[in-house]
Amino acid sequence: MTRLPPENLARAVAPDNPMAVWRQAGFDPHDCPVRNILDHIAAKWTVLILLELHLGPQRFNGLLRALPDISRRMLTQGLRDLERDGLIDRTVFDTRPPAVEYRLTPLGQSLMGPLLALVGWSTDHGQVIASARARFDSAADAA
Amino acid sequence: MTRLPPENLARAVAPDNPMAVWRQAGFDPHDCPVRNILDHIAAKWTVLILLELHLGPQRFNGLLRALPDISRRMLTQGLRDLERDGLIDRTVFDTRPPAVEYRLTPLGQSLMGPLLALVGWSTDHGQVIASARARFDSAADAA
DNA sequence: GAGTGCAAGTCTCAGATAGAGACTTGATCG
DNA sequence: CGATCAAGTCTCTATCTGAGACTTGCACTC
Repeated sequence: MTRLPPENLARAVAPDNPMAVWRQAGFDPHDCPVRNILDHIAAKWTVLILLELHLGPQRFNGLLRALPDISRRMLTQGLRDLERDGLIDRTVFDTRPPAVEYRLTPLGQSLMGPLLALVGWSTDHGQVIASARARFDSAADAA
Repeated sequence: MTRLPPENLARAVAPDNPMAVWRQAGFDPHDCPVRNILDHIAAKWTVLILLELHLGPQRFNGLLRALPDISRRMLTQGLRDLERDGLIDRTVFDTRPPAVEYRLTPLGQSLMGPLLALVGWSTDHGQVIASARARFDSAADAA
């Protein structure tokens, strides 16, 4: 609780902020590029799938074993989404029983740079965030 | 459908891949750092909230106007999550009626680098992804 | 002093989504 | 004949999301 009135919340003109650019460009909220693309990339399981495939090509059951608490249904769906977006390739081998291999496409590879940077940030700041959470939760309990 | 049997799916030893590091460190799937932290950062609305706050401090109803199709409920929840993680600050001014201002903390600021890189990647490759999707969907229709 | 407005939420309910795990398919093994 | 394996699909329930009505406390108008 502060007494300063919140006058003049000046919006910075941040030339590197996509939000500012989109707004100038007309910004149709139903075609928001972040939501359209990042919603897939950053969905619950896709980051893990991409990290695992970054280690090398992998098969369906291999991914299932590598990502211990993903369900088959969610793995299938995540793989389909990534394939649809052109980030991974799906190859069927006609062995018996058939095997299916997933691997990153060049487009998928090109995503790994930014994605690993973000994952790196989150592991770098994991402790700080954990203690922020603990502080917030104990303040909430006190209230 | 290919005829090469998928033998020896050698897992690359990628020293920069967090997955490999975690696995060596014991990797408790229920304490997965990516999911714990990225699930919040990369949740449906938080990226948009962070981008908007990167333009400058903003109040509740201001965010509601800025992010046209977010609901009050989801905005409240997203802001709470970000506050709990220490990425944004919430300040109440005792004007009448009271005003509440949200702004990035230094920790939140430090996230913007990697996050903007990822958003940049997604806008850079938006066209490629859109056409990959169109190709995938028309192939599915054909089948 | 009754009515209206405002900021920043909370509440409720319906519909969408995620997860657990049983089932499918076709060929090969005991 | 029955079991097994890979790569899914199907079903059913539990959880989550979104729309939007409602709340609270004060100030301002009539």
